[in-house]
Amino acid sequence: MALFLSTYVNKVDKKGRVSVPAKFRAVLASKGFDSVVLLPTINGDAIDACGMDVMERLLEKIGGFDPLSEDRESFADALMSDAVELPIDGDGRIMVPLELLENAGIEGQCAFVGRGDSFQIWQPEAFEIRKKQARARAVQKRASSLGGEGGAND
Amino acid sequence: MALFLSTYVNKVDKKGRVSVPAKFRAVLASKGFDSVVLLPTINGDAIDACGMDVMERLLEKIGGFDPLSEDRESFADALMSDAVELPIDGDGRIMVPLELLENAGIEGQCAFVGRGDSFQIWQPEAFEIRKKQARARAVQKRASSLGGEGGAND
DNA sequence: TTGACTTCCATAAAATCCCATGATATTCCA
DNA sequence: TGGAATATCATGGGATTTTATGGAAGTCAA
Repeated sequence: MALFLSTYVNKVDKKGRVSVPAKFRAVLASKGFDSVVLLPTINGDAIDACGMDVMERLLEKIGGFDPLSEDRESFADALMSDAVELPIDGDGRIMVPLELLENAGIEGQCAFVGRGDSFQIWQPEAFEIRKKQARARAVQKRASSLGGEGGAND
Repeated sequence: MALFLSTYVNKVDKKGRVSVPAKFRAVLASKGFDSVVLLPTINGDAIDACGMDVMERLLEKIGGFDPLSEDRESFADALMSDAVELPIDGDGRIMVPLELLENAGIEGQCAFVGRGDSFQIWQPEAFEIRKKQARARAVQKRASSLGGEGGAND
């Protein structure tokens, strides 16, 4: 399997550890990674997660080292400074930095949400709300490509 | 590839010593370095930091310019003459020259800010301000330059 | 010898590793 | 097919290691 699919809700323990769903670990491992990269979503609702390959692609897009480019500076600051690479421990867990958890309103439990190339980590109820909105929008737009959407989580 | 990611705030002690974050030391070590190169940022807000490899790439870039042009002169002056190579001691610390610290307004604490290929050292509050600006700019630009790619963002 | 820089050592906090457990899923065979 | 034997997984807790930081002792040059 090569895609992050489905949604899993796991516990955040007292030490701040969370199990990465085994299926997601398998996807990462298939790409040769034993770590995950996390960064806040653009609008701050949740946490984006991906393998280092995605970060490298982003950095390439930003451009090589060009110290005079203001755009490069902005991207570098906004993306790289908030991103963290977390090693996955022997039991399949990571330690999510407190700041990211607080930022996403996560406490006690979190939802791992597959998105294909990447996944996200949400406060479970916030994700449910967000999903309803997304579904409503999809229905409204009669998006034919998402016709059967949602089957993985019910 | 290992990248400098995330932001760490560490103390500058009375002797001027600062711990380089372990994650950053690991990146440097993976490239075979036991030292860091520091130089003032172009606009003087902070300190740029990287491994010797990045300096070599920069020198190549400069070398491509006409040796008589003013550009070459100013690049060489700005980048190479102010740069210092600092050894990382047995406890993972460096001694940042006073001039660089003062120039960046650093005292007591400093923020190590990952930028992928390189990192920067900031006075913590100055960086927070800068980051807000950078993020606003990145959001604004995102649609046109990074539109849709990577799947890492919401 | 004084001052500046390096090793070296001590410590508290934090991160990481290791093992145990219960729950769920999977395999295997009569 | 049923159901026991076996794996896998998420989770808890303790032991061990790493990290950041402070201070003392050793080096070297002016």
